[in-house]
Amino acid sequence: MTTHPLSDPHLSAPSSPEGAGPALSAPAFSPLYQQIKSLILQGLQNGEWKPGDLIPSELELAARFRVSQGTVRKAIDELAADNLLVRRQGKGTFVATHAEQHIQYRFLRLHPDTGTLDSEGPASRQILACRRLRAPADITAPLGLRAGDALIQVSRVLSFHGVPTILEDLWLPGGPFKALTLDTLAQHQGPMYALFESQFGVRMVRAEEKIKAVSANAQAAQLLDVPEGTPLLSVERVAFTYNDAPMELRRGLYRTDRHHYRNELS
Amino acid sequence: MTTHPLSDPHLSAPSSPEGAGPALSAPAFSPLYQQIKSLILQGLQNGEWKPGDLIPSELELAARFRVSQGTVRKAIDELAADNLLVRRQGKGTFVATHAEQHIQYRFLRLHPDTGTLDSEGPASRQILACRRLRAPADITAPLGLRAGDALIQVSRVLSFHGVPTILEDLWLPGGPFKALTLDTLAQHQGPMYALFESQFGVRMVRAEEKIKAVSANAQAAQLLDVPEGTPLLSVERVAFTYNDAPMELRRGLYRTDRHHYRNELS
DNA sequence: CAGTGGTCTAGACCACACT
DNA sequence: GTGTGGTCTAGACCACTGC
Repeated sequence: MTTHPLSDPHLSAPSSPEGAGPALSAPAFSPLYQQIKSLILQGLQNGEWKPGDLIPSELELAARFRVSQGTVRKAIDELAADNLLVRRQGKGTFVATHAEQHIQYRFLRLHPDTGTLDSEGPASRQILACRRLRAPADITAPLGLRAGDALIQVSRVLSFHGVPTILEDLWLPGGPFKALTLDTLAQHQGPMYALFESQFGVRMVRAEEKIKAVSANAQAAQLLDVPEGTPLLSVERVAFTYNDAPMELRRGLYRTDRHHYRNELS
Repeated sequence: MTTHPLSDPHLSAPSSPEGAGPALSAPAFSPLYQQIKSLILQGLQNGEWKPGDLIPSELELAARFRVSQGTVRKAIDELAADNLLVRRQGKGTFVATHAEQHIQYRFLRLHPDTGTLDSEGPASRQILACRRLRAPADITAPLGLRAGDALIQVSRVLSFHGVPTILEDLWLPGGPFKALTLDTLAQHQGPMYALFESQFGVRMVRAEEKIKAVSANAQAAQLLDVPEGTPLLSVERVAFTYNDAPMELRRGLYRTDRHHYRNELS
């Protein structure tokens, strides 16, 4: 019961219309646990709890927000279902992170055709370029920017077993990633999204991918060591951070002669 | 409190070791709500409740199983999260179905590049073949069958706006689908999985897809009206029914000149 | 041992749909 | 109004982790 790092909740009881009540035509009924969820989300966004951190226990949060443990529990349940938090019985609840997350590449759906896991060793990465630029609308629009806004573009090749398999370009908004350099990328080990968390305070939460089949052009063919015209998967990804704000556009070409893109439907 | 359609639960309290207790090295602690979940699943599998049916209310199930409403609730929550049940406030809980599920094709991830929805009208379907055969291991193995077991193969083309876009073959186990004929398929409207539910009592619950980029061979090129060698998405799907039993193998070739395969990552 | 998340209960009340 | 799922509470106890 110390001072609140989070601002005073001002929780509105479900059925107690306040002075500044809901608008006329909008019922806008919001369950308590949703409000708690938003408050916890604020703590994640404003950096009170960073990736990997232990957040307060359910009872602590219940006391802070003046609600029952069960209500906090339901809020955390949903955040954990969205992979924003990770519960560990007996230890506590932690902020999810792309680092130390035994799955090396959480957003990479490419799997080897044979062999149980992607334990074909960590991929070897080769950074081809890292440059600042002002890009046309087809790049900036998906990032919620205007044509001509400052961007950083990274090009790289991922190889498995020495076989170049993924060629991708990615674009990042110039503001948050101003300090990103080729050296930073080259020296870093592990998932790129872990670097974004630790060095730039940007946590990627979810992503959308659009997949097509295309033919390798001359440049792609050379970099992926396949004949020109070889069919490749074209994977365009937009990755989002906390408030559904797009923070990365990625365009990849995947060889699928020894790998496949795996998806679960339900 | 009438006779139980479901067999007597014999629920084991969490911490009451029974005569035939868990194996020595396996704690095998199973929460009550998981046991309830299994019992409800049994009702779904053995056809007590069919797709589209209203299942008993939470309070009824709580009385039947001699547990609290909250425990039934958590069981149903998980089944709803898996898309096996659908909750509708004020009305009840229903068995999910591929029919009347406003999303026309629940497992189809191909979307038009332009246009908000797949409301480019329902696809027109053309059945090319429906034949009985005994297939080699590469077909039977994914279905959990042995080489030479009886299968039914269906070939078809889906067109959007009159443009042939999907060419697919699918294989079904000969047993459950013995009565499937070309006429049945041709006369049926709506998703094929809805037909499987209503006519064969088989409900597809989830699926796994493996995606590659390939070149159109002569036959595919002709049927999809593209030049030979055009890059196509190869989508191999295994669909599962209730007990994670594979019940369908599907191999599709998707044109991606005006469509893309969409995926959400989190 | 204490602290954490996980389960289960019993009861109250709310929001929604139908009649 | 009645019945359904949905929310919230308070309290008890269990399982897991680490001191």
